[in-house]
Amino acid sequence: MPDHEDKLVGEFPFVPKQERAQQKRNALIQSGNALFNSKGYEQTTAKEIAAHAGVATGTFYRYFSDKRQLLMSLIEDKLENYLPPEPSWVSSDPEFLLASLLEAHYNRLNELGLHRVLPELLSKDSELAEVLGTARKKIHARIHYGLTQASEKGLTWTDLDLDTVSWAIMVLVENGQEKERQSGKKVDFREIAKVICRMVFPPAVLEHLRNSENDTTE
Amino acid sequence: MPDHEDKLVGEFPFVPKQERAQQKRNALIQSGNALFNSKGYEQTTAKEIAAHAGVATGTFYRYFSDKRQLLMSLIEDKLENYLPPEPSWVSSDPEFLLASLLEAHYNRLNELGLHRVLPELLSKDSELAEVLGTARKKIHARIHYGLTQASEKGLTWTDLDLDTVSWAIMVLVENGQEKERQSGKKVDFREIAKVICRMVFPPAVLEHLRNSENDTTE
Amino acid sequence: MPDHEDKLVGEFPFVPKQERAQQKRNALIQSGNALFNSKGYEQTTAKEIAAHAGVATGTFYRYFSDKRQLLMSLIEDKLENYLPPEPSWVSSDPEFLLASLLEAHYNRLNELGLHRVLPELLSKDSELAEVLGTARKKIHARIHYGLTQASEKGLTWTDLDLDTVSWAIMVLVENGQEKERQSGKKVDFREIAKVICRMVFPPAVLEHLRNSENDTTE
Amino acid sequence: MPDHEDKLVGEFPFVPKQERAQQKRNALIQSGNALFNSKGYEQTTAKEIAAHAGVATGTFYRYFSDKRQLLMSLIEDKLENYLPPEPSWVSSDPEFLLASLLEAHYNRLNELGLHRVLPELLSKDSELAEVLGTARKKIHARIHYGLTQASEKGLTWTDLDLDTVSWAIMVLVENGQEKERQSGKKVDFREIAKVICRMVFPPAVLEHLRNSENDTTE
DNA sequence: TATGAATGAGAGTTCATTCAT
DNA sequence: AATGAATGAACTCTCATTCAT
Repeated sequence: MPDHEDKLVGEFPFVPKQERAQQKRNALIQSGNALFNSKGYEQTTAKEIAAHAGVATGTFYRYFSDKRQLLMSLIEDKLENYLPPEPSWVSSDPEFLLASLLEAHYNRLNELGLHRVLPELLSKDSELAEVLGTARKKIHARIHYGLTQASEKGLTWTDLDLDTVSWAIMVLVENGQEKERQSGKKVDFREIAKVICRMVFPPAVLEHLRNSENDTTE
Repeated sequence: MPDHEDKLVGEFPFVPKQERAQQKRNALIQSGNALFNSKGYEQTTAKEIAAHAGVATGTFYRYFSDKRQLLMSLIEDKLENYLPPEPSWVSSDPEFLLASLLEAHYNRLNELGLHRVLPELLSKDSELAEVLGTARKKIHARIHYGLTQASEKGLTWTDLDLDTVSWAIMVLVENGQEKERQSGKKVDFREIAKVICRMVFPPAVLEHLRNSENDTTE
Repeated sequence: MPDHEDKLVGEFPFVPKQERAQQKRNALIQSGNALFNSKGYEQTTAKEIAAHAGVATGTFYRYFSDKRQLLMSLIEDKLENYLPPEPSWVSSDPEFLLASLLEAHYNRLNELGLHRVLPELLSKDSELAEVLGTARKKIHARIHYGLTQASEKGLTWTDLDLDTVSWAIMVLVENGQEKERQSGKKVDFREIAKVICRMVFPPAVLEHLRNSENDTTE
Repeated sequence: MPDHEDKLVGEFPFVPKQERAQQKRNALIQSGNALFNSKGYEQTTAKEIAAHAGVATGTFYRYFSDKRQLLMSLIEDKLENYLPPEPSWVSSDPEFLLASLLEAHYNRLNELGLHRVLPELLSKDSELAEVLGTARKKIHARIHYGLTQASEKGLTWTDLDLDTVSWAIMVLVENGQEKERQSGKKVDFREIAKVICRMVFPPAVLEHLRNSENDTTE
């Protein structure tokens, strides 16, 4: 992360403009993220973001057409974080596996921390809603895919509505934060995982999977 | 609480101050509710609320010190709506019972519709957070109580963490709205109920309960 | 000043309406006076005045067209307080006489206490300015008259500009309050009187007057 | 304080931020001064001040947290104007000397013209009251000092209360404005000076001073 | 007449965005 | 490109005054 400016002969804006620009842009995005998370979107001013990023107010508008656009960029930049890892159900204790997957995903969401920012915006900003909806659909799809795999292997309840279950899993993870904030207690992923496993797998299968614990997981 | 105004003769300007004032106050609360729901809390101005309620801006401030206080009143006024009915698990198909309970509760929440209003506020307004936290704790307690009943009758999984399950149920219901808005699809309470029942009851118990389907529900 | 309405057959609102009205009007004026003095004119609201007087807001406007008019009434009602007593210079120690006159006048002004209310208003309200200007002119005239008497008896400096001296006396008394408020010290009328006497009377005359102290003072 | 912008070559945007900002700030202070004087403090809005200064409303708030703070700045900026010059009594006609000193001081106060602004504020704004009280104390102290000099040289009445006389002088000058505004007549400083001289100097001393009129004045 | 709820213009203030430097 | 001062629309809230009861 050094500045690359300590050249020999010097010269002026040696570092390609692009790069410096990217740096500023990133700084702004980071600052936006930090401030939106800590104070909320409406409560954060463009000036603050600029100041936090160490640039002038006007510079903000060189990189983003407005505050909203910064938020969009923020979301898009970090979108991949929304994607949970794909589980492979076979070959390990599914509860344990799930618990760690959930925790990992939960932590990424937490870091991103847009929960408290988004709900209010979604209703007035349909483009944003769409961007975010897309992200959630991707998550949903990935969970759904994992379940399908399990289902095709005959591991799940036969009458399982994969859609509903995927959604339930997604919702439970997303809301862990809220639980944590409000109750003070840490989220117990082991328990959540247990509960989810019972939604998905019949007891016999669970038993079987747990016993065929052969190799590594992560 | 009848209107007392439908007099035959008389026509005294009856119940004048109190009642009219209540009407205005209610109109404002309703308008606040409607606008907060459709535009979000931050995006709604006191002026708009007043206009929507058909009163002048200043009138708003006769009844509420500010927008925030109206929101608080709104929540307190409707708090009981947050409380789900208490289920009695025995003596009917638990899935069916649960599905209808969930739907009823969901509809009340929906009507209240504060979901999109609250998240942004909770982090900056600790008093509000507390009010709402209390409400949620009550919901949680009621669900928890229903589960305890079932548990004590030996109906549930023996290793069930009632706390986690209560929370999961609460979260799933609360988030139905979001699902509906984003996916367009109606929430399928039957499926959710099925999933929850599997979290709570071992298959054998479920089977048994379903077969002992004799009489009344509530 | 009886109201002439106390008819024989009379009836309920036994106390003649006029009188009740006068009472309210007076109550409002008193309240206005008290509040203007303690909070300033702009900082006092019509509602407060009404509340303080124990009547409804609307009632205020039955008696006064607006807040300003109440102030005018207030001033006119109490205008005579502005008039200082007329001194008779001969026949007593003039310093002592003056000191007591000044103190008496000062106390009346003090009680009226409009100092802090008026200056700001004078510039925007020419009618009020006129009302008050008139009052001050009367005071000035009375002081001037007292001095003329003295002058005609050959007691004063021969080259005395009575106008200037009258004004100076008026100003010094009026500003005593301010001095008191700001310095904390009580105004020493004896000293002021001494100073004024020197403005007005040559030392020889003063000496003479002081010695011819024959009869009563106050 | 020349503008530095009239460069021959160069044309660097010289002294850009500081100076322009100072200009705006000054413009606002001037406008505040002008408007407070002509309309009174309460009657002047921040918006008006900004408009009068030719800037936008928001700009006002860049330089001053609010109207009150502008007033404070105004007072502090001009505080030295409150200080009257120190007289040296000996060696010239004291009446003449005093008249010109009074007039000079009067004119400065007049220019500052806060008289009509302050009284209403002093009672509710103790910080402001203090700022202004300090200023008045300085004036008082300076007059007092001048008198002490004279007193120590044995020029004054021996029983003179310097404190009271200083205050009287201060008050008379400060109130000249009011007199002028209300009576329409110009203040006659010659007469006031005469009156004050009689408060301070015994006739014999006055006579003597007037005759020893030899050389320089101040 | 008396009441006090209702009104709405307008004051004070903020902040997203523009623009001269 | 970068800066940060300037802009002004829009928001919150107050209060003199009106008006239905």
